[in-house]
Amino acid sequence: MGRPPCCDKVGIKKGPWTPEEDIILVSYIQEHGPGNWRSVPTNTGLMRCSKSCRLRWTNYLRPGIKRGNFTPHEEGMIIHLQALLGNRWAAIASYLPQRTDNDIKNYWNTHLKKKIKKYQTAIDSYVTPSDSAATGFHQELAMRAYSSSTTTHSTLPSFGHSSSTYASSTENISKLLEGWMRSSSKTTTIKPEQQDHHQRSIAFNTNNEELQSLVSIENFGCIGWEKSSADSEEMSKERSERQQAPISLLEKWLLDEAAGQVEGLMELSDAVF
DNA sequence: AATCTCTCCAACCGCAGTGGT
DNA sequence: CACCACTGCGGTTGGAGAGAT
Repeated sequence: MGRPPCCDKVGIKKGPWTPEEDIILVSYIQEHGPGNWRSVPTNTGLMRCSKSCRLRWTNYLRPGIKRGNFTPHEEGMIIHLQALLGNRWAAIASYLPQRTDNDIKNYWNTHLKKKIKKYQTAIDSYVTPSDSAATGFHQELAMRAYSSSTTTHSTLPSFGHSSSTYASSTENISKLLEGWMRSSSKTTTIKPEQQDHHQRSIAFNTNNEELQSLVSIENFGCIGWEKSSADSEEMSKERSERQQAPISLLEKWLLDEAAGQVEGLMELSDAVF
């Protein structure tokens, strides 16, 4: 890789995006559609590299993105899928179409990794080596994470998002602007992460309905095959095939093998945290 | 009140993969 | 086949804010 990074060019701005830049980017994409990122800075006058524009769009401005407040259901899915797939965030994100890979990755690194670590510590202190069931799960998680990180890509879906949904970009932008206005007026409320944590604690402590939904076919096998920007014919075909046969062998395995394990993990996480 | 430390997340970086010529 | 341009992905970092001292 001999050539210099695109963002090293003189005049290329770095750092947080301003609402004004967001509006420019969103209006441009509404008009021309996502893609051809190379031409975006040139045509919009944004002092950002193409890569930065693409990332800003896919991780923040894209319609249909849900931010913050991971539900216990989503949390369980992430734990589950990470154990299965390893750190393949894009693949994991394809099962949570409202979340971006970056968001999931951040959430894993900042919240879930710690929980898993605590859980493992708890297992180590509570469980003797002869307790084959729990120890087996522990080892299985680690083994799967390891093996998946060393294997090639599986047949998981990887869709972009629909170009027909640009209209809701304005919602995103208005939310964004609202947030920006709020943050500048410095009102004091519960932090989103605190609220999230609080809500999760309540959810964990009340019932296991979310866990049941986690392992149900409706909520796991067939969720949102919607994340499609380029949405090529092949992808559409693949998607329609999946809609006809929503559960792949991999997913079946996931459900059969790990449903009980995730439930166990979530129960333990309730006990530990 | 001031300073330090920690946490979180948006954004960046580098590499890999893919398609076009 | 080789090269180049472009995109996608995962790891990492830096700054802002919150909490602790």
